[in-house]
Amino acid sequence: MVSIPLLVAIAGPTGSGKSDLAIAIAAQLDGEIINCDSVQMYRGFDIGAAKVPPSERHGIPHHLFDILDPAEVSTAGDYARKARETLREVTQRGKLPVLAGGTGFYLRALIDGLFEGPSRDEALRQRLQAREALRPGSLHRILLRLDPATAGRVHARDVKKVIRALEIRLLSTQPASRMFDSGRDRLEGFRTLKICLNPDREELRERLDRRASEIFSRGLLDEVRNLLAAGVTEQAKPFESIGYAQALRHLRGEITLAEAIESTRIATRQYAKRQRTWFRRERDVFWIDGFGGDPEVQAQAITQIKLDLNMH
RNA sequence: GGCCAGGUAGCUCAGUUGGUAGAGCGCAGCCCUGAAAAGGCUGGCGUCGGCGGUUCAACUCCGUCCCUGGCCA
Repeated sequence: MVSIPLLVAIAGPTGSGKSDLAIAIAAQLDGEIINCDSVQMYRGFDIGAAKVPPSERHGIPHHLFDILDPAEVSTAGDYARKARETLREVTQRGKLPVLAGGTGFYLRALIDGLFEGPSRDEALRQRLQAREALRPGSLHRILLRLDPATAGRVHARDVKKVIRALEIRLLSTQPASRMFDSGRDRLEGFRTLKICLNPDREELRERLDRRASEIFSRGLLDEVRNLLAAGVTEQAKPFESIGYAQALRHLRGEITLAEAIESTRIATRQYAKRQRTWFRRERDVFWIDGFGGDPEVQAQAITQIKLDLNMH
């Protein structure tokens, strides 16, 4: 009997040690790491994205890092397709795929899938955006007419979600609500073990505060200057992310360095909080209290994975 | 020591002619089906610096004390 390959996914808030845990697991169980972090996919965004430098990867293959040009915009669907392809390659090599990253939406898109629907349409979005700018709330009123069910679920001020709902309705001539009901394209051919780290709240906060100042002292500003000098525009998607947005504002002279660091701390904390809210809802999760760098935690995770491997 | 300006939610501050108070941020909880490190929703009784007084009623008026900042000695 052929066993179904296992996919291990490491989740948890930023700074909880997902990368450390993933490396420990891959090292012991002959695995390869697949990134599941939206910012770490971008080339050149290293310090602020808290990427593990190649020298600390213990020779373990790392996939889906540095695969996007800063000017590119990638979607959850794009990610899921690439990750699934990588997954199969890793498995065919006889290695254990270990997914690591804090982008919960990407993880869901990969495992649970998205509905089969139209992808992002830049031109349409710009037109809708312009209309909303002229008359705030107008998009939601249109959605109310075209797709009342979805309009009821999306707040009028959540323009990004309203635009997406309209995009689906306009491009597919079907309301999003109906598309949602038609089901998701789930990941097939794999068993999954989701491990989520649950670090102590106070301890995590302290570490995140420290990390925020460290990324600046380790050269975040130089990294940003180099990116700009290399032709990356300030509008590039990854510049919206935590640390980079603040560094940019400081370089523009809008805020002091101290303000940039403080703002980065706050944004990081809020991000970690949203991640916890997201993962709390995730189903079939094996929770581990603590940080991924802790040998105790690593032992627990590895025991659990072995248990799963032996059962199948 | 004198003069001036302040002491109101964790922080920064609003508070009409006296009727026991609000915004922003933080923080907490939450949502999420192709921009997700994004975007959005919900949550504010706090000795209105202390003590006296006037008044039916004072954060709002009067007195006094304490604290902070500035200016003058």
